[in-house]
Amino acid sequence: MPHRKLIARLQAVAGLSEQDQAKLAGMPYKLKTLDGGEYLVREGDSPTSSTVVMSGVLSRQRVISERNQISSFYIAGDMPDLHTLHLPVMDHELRSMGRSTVASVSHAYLREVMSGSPGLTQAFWRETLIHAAIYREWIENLGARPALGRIAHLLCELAVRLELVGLLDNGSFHLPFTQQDIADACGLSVVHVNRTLQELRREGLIEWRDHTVQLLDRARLEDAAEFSRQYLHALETTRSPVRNGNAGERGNKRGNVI
Amino acid sequence: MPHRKLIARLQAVAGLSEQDQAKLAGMPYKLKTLDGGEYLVREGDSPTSSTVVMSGVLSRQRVISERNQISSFYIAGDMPDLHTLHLPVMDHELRSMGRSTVASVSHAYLREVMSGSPGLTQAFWRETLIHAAIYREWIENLGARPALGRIAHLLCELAVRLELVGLLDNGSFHLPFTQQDIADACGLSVVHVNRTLQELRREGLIEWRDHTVQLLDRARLEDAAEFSRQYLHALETTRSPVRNGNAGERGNKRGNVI
DNA sequence: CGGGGGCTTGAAACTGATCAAAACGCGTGG
DNA sequence: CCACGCGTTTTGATCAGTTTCAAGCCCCCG
Repeated sequence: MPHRKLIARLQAVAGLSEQDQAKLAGMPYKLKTLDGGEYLVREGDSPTSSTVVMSGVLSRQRVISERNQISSFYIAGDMPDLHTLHLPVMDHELRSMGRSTVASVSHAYLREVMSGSPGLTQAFWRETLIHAAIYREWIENLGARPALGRIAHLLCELAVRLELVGLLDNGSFHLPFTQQDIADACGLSVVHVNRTLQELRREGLIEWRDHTVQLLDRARLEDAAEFSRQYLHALETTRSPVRNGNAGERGNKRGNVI
Repeated sequence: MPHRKLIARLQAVAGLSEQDQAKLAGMPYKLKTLDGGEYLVREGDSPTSSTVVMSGVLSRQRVISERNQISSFYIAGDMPDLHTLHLPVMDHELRSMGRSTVASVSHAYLREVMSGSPGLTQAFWRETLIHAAIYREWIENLGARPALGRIAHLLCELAVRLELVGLLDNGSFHLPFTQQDIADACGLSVVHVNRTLQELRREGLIEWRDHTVQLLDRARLEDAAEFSRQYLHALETTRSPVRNGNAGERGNKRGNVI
């Protein structure tokens, strides 16, 4: 079931007819495994296929003013370079955070399934619109929020997106990031990210150990982030009604917690 | 010729058949004039039509952490709420910067012209992809560039976009912004914007008087901004080969220069 | 002529950056 | 099994860019 997550994602986001689901399920693809840090696409490439993330996380990034700015993360079910279908040249790099697997699907085939189905075209278009909404949210994040809010917002967003594809486990999720990655995404220095994470832990909002994030008090974290999930435009909310992943207090064990 | 700029823009961005151009030209619309500061759409609205900017500038904005963050500007030919076609609820406000005029076109009609023409669907989709590319660029701008680079980049972007619809006049263009607007767009304080603009002037990069910006040395400005027009994905470049709008030195007259 | 919005300036305060170094964890090879 | 090395996290100290506060000015508009 290679495209299961993609179908689930488009389903959650736009609704799909059974026919369309079948078309997607039947798309020919090539699997690829990426190691941590490996590049899938480099700036300037003109790919002839688009890729679907199957597992793991990819980042879109580019160096600006000798800083490595990450402008987006892509998780299972996302298509980080869907737009190369219409805008052929990549102006960023796609890098794998930790190990990940992706499927590549040729533009030709994508065009074919879409030409036969307005519903699919709309679904893909809608998908790009949602990612545009995410970009806008990042603009607001970087432009207006202080460090703690920025990081909190990023975590809230990732939690919801992972939840939508079934990768949130009772408020905790796997996140193969280093603190440097957070810094690159949030426009902060590593040092400051480190201290801000400590504050998030001290406040009892999160725990973060062995590349696993635990949201201890999701409601308070979302408050700190001024987060509203609305911009992610999920059709149906699969979020469990209980907001606290694990409210059990554990004090602040120290150690390398990321 | 109400949709002239829109057609020009889509033409520049995706190419259009004569048929498609005719369809666009025939779209029924309602004209509206907006005064400076007036809101076209408020957060939470669910419009049943999309709007085309005819003249002036609109901003998309929202308050975050009691800051008013602008996430995008829209100029003649742009459709700031095209996405309400697929994502019905607006999560931002659209505000007119200075006086502007817009045409609103019903979703129903847009759907109709698109259903009959894959080319038009692609053109509109491509348009949303370009705006997504602009959002990404803003993320990088806010996340990675220092104040001077941020403002310079914003000016470079606006110059190219205005140029594409014929509103750049020998390196100068009309910009109905206050310094507060720049601050809101760039995630800076007004005070700092003021000082940074002074520096841009001192460096002989721009002049800014009476709501008119003059790029004195476009090449150096683009360097300072690390600007590359590629992300705007214009099919044909209409940029004149001469890079300096007006290199005439005038010293630094002071006064209210914005 | 008065008021207000926008621009400008100065001084002080702060958030976050930079520099530097130490500690930790982990994989590798001896 | 230990030693080494490297990447990552942590901590401390200093520095810089930017914000905030406060006030003054200019110009337009009523």
